[in-house]
Amino acid sequence: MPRCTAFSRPPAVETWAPISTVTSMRFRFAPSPTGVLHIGGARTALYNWLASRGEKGELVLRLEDTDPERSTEENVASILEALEWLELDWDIGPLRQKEREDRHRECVQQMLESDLAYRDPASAEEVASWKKENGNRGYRGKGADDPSAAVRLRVPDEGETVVRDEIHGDVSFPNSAIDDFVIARSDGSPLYNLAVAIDDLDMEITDVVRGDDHLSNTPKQILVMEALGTTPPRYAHLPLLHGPDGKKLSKRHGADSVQALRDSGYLPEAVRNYIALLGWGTEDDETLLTTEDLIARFRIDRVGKAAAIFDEQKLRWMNGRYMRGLPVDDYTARVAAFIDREVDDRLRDACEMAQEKAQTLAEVWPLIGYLFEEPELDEKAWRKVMKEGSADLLESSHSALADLEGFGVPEVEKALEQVVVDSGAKPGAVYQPVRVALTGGSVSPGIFETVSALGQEQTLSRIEAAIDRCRSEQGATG
RNA sequence: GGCCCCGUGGUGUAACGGUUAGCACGCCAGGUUUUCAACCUGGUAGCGCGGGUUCGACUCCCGCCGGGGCUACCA
Repeated sequence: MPRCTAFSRPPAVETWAPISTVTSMRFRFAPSPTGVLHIGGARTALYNWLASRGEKGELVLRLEDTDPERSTEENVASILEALEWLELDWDIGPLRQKEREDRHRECVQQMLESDLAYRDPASAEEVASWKKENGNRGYRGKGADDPSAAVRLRVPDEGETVVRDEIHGDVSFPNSAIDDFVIARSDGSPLYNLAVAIDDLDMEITDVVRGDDHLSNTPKQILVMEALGTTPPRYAHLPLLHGPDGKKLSKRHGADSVQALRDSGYLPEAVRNYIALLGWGTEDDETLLTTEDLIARFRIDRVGKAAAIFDEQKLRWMNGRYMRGLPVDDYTARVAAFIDREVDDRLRDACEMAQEKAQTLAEVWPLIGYLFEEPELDEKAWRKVMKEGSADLLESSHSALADLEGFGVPEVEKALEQVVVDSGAKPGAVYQPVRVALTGGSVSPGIFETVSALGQEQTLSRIEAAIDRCRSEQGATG
């Protein structure tokens, strides 16, 4: 059996570690730049990252860009940006598969010369009809002396190819059902199943961790490796991620890309924690796990087999937990970056006040914006809150607050509580109108904090404006 | 159609040949003499179906049903 002896030579990319230094496990994350990094891809990246850190191994980042039609530089940049935001790094790369085309062509040539592969001009239609006539068996071409024909690998008719999978166990595929698949196009350019096999071999990848959608491709890659006289790495095929409708995650599922998650105000550490739990869980059911915990506890062989549905509600909850656990300065810095504002004491105080309320960075500004600009009135909230006696209660609140010397939370609290006592109204009947008057909406931080933070002057003038509006509305309708 | 994978509450998961099938999100109901998306307490809800194996099956085997992937000179 002829071998592709060139495998023993160090790959021609300087960022690679010398093969002699490979002592432990080497993982790889190999996204195709044919689109942005979506949640499923992010999880695959995370699992590879966790495993490579946990096992004291290495991680290779490789861009599978052998499809010139669909691969773009924009996608490459987007994927890199997504990984950076997720704070996932790698040891080797980013490598580009396209740059290794010579190597791939060289292997094809060798396989051709040793008759492990052959040229076949058959079109897709011809292959289809062949299969139809042959009871759906794997396609076997006759081979032709046509230098411009695509190259197919010779797949044996007998036996089976077994994928040894860390998650699924052994999965076997009858060779007779596998087509003599194309490994190089008519123009000689290498195809995915060939390039992946050669690169995983050359880069001495010990563990291939990727999505379940590749499980059916794996025997083909193993066949390539066997044709080249080498043994395949270990595999682990992750169950796919589905959208809320149970279908494969796609664009229409909303927050599907990493950037969309970022722009929705989620924290990278929360996203990591959340997606780590999609398909994997600990023995003791811990839910909130720091990245250190994840690295220490993640086990690829404990990953489940069933597809999981991405549930944004749980991510929101988890994100809120992380938000509330942040030191105020850190919290403020993240909010500032998110809303594109400078950090200052005012913002810091506002953030501190809002911290226990917001679940995402995007929810912070709506809670504190009234401190920085005239709020926009939420008509619905106004109608819900402003009842018949509201104007009078607002006036009571106004005078109680106007009399105040200090305007700290304790003073405000005491004053407004007195209004409640004196009026005999329910607390909500007193506080909600004030809240709407000040913030425009019915949701804000605690009412005393909300009032105190705005300051006496602004508070009084906004309450006055609200009273005016109440009166005029009553006049108009009554 | 062919090959392959998967199937614990609405969602993510845990455990296990013998448990009242656990945890978390959600949801519902209270509580927080201030809204609420935060917080606290309680509650609701599950082993897809049918056969086996077994003293005993969610757990092992088979069939079915359901979902998914691959089946490109895409990755």
